[in-house]
Amino acid sequence: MVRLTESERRPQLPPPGARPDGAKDLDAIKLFVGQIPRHLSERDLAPLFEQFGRIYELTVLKDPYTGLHKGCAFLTYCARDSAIKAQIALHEQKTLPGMARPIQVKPADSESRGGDRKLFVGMLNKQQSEEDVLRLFQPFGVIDECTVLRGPDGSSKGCAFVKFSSHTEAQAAIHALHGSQTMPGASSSLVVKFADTDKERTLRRMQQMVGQLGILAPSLTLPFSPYSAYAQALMQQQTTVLSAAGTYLSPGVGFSPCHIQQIGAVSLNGLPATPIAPASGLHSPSLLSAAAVPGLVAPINGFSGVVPFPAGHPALETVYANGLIPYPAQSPTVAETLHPAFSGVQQYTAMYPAAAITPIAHNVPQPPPLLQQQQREGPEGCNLFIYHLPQEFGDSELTHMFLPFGNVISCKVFMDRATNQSKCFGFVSFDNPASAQSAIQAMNGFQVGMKRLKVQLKRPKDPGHPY
DNA sequence: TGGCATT
Repeated sequence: MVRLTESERRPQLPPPGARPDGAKDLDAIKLFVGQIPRHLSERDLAPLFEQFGRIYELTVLKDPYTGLHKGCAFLTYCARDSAIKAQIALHEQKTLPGMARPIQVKPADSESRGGDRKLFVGMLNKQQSEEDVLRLFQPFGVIDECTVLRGPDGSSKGCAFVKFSSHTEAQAAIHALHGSQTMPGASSSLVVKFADTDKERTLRRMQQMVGQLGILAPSLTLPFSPYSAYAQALMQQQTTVLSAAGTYLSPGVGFSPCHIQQIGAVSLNGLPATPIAPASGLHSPSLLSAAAVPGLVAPINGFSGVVPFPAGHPALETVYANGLIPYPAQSPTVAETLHPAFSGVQQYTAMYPAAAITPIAHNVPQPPPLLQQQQREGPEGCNLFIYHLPQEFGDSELTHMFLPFGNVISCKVFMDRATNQSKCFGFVSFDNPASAQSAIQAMNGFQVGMKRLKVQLKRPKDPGHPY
């Protein structure tokens, strides 16, 4: 048996939750061992490595089809420290019998980002070939491999892998090229970064699968959450309040679900919702950050399809210009007796038609956060282009603003990659043209701050070149 | 006036 040195001993007082004996360190290093004679099995190799610590796993690599020994192995010690010692003591330090080159003992490729030399290149022009990419990267070192990713039809996906002979060269290329230029026809500047590790790739695939299951479009999948039950009770209550106050909405439009949710927030925590200063308009950071909570989509759902504010409503236009409350017929006394924050709520919702639901998020348990929404194009006539968004608007705010019109399947504020600032336009996709049309009707010309939203159907990607 | 992609 191999005697353990001091450093391999377990700590005398392991921290709570420490690994049980025989398991490996959480930060254990998987080693690649090369230049092994092909007749040596795991059993034969173990003694050589055990002198540096207890082995957790040792696997000789074999060809999956022929089962032939490939002359190398993966080795994981229980202790990270053992791996480091083994590497120092053995790597290139001795040559096993019958081998022409010294043994290799180093972290496996899958282990460290630091050893990476393969780059992912995005935002390429789809016409750019491997040769073009090579030309771009050659100045930074020796390129071992260059592949443009292509779809089944052979067309470029606009991205590529470039493998340099060293990490340093790859790093230099990132430094010099990332964001350095925008290829003709590309929507954003060049992306140059280290390619995903196997683990990252697996994770991404899992996320994509989840996305395709429709879990990311909960606005129609959770129609009877506790939130909507609660909101429905409030709706009845609110109907009374609105009648008493005098509605400012045009007949037939109904009332905004936002108000109901708002008042729900008041009732839940016993505190008034925070009114915003008249001049602050859409630039209140607290509102914006609060609206970014992703779980908010669920409660709105029972109300989708309700038009919050008719475009061009004269009362509203007055409000947005001067910051006043938009319903001259209202009796503040009535509203504030029933709900102390009511007037503030009205103003808030006027500026944030859909995002106004936000405060409830702080008062009720949250559904689990949603994974990042994937960008999907809706059917013909369902995709909107929205211009003149406030600078502070992100995907979340845009989503909330358009949720009342239907099932939002995708929402994106376009960002400048270099500055990470919004370009003040974005896209919203619905799952049906009627929702898109009602959103245009209600939101085109909708005034936010000093600007009016431009809401129209997105231009078709390409009118088509038949020949 | 996107679709931002990972062999």
